[in-house]
Amino acid sequence: MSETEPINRRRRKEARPQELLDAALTLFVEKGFAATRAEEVAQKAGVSKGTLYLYYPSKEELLKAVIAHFLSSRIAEGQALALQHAGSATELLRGILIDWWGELYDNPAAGVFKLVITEARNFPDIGEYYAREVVQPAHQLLSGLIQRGVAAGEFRAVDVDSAVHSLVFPLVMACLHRHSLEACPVDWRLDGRGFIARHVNLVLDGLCTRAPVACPSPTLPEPR
Amino acid sequence: MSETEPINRRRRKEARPQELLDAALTLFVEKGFAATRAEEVAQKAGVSKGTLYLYYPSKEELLKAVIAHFLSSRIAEGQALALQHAGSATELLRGILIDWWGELYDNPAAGVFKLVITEARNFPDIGEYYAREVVQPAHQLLSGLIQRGVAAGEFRAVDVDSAVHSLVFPLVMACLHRHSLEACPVDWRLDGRGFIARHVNLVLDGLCTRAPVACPSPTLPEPR
Amino acid sequence: MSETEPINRRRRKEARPQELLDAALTLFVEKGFAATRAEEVAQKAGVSKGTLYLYYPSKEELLKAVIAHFLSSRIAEGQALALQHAGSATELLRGILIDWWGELYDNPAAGVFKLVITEARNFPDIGEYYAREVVQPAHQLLSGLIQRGVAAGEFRAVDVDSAVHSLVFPLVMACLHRHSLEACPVDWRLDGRGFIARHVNLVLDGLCTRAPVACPSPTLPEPR
Amino acid sequence: MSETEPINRRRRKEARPQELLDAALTLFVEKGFAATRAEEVAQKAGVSKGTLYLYYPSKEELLKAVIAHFLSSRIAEGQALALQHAGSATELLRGILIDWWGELYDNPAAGVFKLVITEARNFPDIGEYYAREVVQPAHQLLSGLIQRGVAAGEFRAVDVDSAVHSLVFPLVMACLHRHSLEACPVDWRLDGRGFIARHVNLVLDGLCTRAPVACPSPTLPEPR
DNA sequence: CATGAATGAGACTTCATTCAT
DNA sequence: AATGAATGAAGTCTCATTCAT
Repeated sequence: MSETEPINRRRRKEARPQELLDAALTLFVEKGFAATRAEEVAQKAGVSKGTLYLYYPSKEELLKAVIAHFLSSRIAEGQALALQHAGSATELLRGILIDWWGELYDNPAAGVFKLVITEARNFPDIGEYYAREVVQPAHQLLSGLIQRGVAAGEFRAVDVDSAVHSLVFPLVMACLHRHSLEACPVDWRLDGRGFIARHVNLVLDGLCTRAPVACPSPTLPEPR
Repeated sequence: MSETEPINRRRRKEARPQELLDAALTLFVEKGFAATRAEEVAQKAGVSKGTLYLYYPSKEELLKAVIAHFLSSRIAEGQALALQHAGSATELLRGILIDWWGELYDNPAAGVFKLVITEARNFPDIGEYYAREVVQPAHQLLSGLIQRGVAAGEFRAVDVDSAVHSLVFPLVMACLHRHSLEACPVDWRLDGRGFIARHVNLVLDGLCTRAPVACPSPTLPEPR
Repeated sequence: MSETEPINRRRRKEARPQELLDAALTLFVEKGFAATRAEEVAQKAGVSKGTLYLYYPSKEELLKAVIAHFLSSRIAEGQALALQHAGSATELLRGILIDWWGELYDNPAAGVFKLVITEARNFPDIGEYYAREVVQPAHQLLSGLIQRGVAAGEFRAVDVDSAVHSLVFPLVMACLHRHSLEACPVDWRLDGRGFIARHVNLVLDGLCTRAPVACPSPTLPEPR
Repeated sequence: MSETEPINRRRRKEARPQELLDAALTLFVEKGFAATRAEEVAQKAGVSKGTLYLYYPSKEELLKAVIAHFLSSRIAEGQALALQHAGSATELLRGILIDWWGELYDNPAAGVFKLVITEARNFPDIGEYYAREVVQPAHQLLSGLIQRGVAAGEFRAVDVDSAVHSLVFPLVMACLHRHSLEACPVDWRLDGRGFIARHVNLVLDGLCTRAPVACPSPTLPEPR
């Protein structure tokens, strides 16, 4: 009996949450949470208003689910990527940052940053989740690598926390821009992935103990 | 009538627009534009709902006025500061960025960045204004200085646009953070002005042709 | 197929309408018709939402079925009871009222009074049915008995209709209370069956031609 | 300044709560709380939907206000009436019950009984308020009078609580009927005030120690 | 027969905006 | 100029009912 259950309907049912999350992410990032109507999300996901509420009990819970889903799925990838890289601290950092952020930049999931920044004050749960599950682990990973580089004599003895922010903030900003100004009819564009690579290299140069002559940027792996 | 009009009332009347803009900035940054009620703005400015509409014809116009006001007042200062600084390209950049952004970081006006990023897609006017009046002039100023530094042999021949973003994006992010995550009960804090100085120095080190030994950070002007 | 059909299932199938009516009665009385969801009724009856609509075409029809079912099943009993009682008009009235109402008071069916009173104006069918099938026959029965008592000299020449109401209204009220106030956390309780007996006796005393000394309440059948 | 405030608008503002309560009482009694739309209440009161919410924060609060208002205004009158009556316990009871209930019966406020009975289980606050503010004081007043009558030898030694209910329940039922069945196109009518008087007299006869001959109903004050 | 996913009309409530005072 | 009562469009959410399986 149970195996004869409606296969079509069941498949749709299982796909619904993902479809709704995708639609919600896009719209929340595009228009903001408050300015997005629940019905728009439903429509974009190809269902009716009522169906949305079958899966998420309120618009606010949908927002939380969007953030949790898209952040957590990315964190996992990031951790995995960090493990498979090898080499000096410099090369590890370069690899992880350019690969992971480069990929994220082109992914709709990059929009969550805008959402988190916008809604963290309205929904403290979100800020807390983001700080605990994203900021803290990522910061630990990167500051660990920098410290390792300092210990190995690759890097100067800089303020580690600041260095992490110098590395990461522009990457977040690139994602924010992609989903804000760049969507406007503005004659100003950002070559995101190119910028990511150049930025990481520039900051790593700044951290480097040796004169840049010794590690000249032309020999560095050029972005894409 | 007019000669008996109390001086206090007239003064208040003249101050109204500024008070309304201040209140609106704070609330729009805090809760987002859509989630802020017109009456809240009026209340925070100490007037009634009706009075708000005496000065601004709609909530959207108020938003535009907030953005135009707080951005334009800052741009003027920035330009002036740029002129009064002197020295090498490196020192000019260091001075302008650390002074101007350091001050902005502590000012409520820093919140406009959050507003622009959030609302640019909903109100294209805003994105256009920001790109034209803020991004473009600022980018021109900074890229000019970097090009001058490259020409003078102070800097390596880097991608100038990328370098500008590497310098500026983290400063914007610091402002965004101040008005988003940092307002949450999160155990994670950012020493904003300290970070700004350290970041500028780090990136300038990366741009520098000489080995950092020659321009060791201990001798650099330490933030505050 | 059909010969393998489990006896349990068929039995359940046949019992469905009754189970649905029971569930509906309870919930409609408890929360009101409008505030009860169709799914709640189904759940309480142990079936799915869809099944409810297999038996009753709409929530309103379910309401009508509830009222018709629980009223009609009681009326039949009442008529039967009236026939099997014997004695003077006084004793007939006493017996019928105390026995029939006493039993009804303890039965969930007593809740229909609340339903009828609440919903009669929304669904005139209900009021009409109740007036025709319940009020009118019952009134006729009781007023007949009182008239007989008056003719026999047992009762004074009172207004017969009023006397019927004086006898019956408190019994209805007792049922209403049981399903409204008494379900609240209120420190005030009603000994329903005791009250019913005492009330009937008190009113019959009032109807009586003889001084109550001659028919002193101590010798009357005490409730419970 | 303050005395020049809009007199018309203020007057309307002050009258609004009462107008809304009147409209709400009528509709809640007529259709039930759940089946009445907030907009209907507003319309009946001659205002818009939004205005209703200016005075009552939710439909539920409006319900509570309706019940509290119409009950409390009646209780005060009842207490006052009780004090100004004089005479034997019998005459006091007769006077209070016939006068107060007779008046209430013809007043829209009588509808609250229906509301309380219907909604007490959904909103326990209501049941509690009613039990505390209405049932308890009224019961105390009446049982005190009956006890006084028993002590004076006017009444037989009956169960006082039951006697109170026998007296009062039919009066409540009359009010319930007026707002339920009687509003239906049913050929059955109740002469409310007449019934109230006859009922009170009948029950007082039942309580009386003397033969009804001594207090024959023809000499009793006839209703109306 | 039975299920429960899906629908969409409709209810409550909010809030930008207007306007009489 | 200033107020704040009033409005009604619009948004969130519920739930009676349908229908594919």
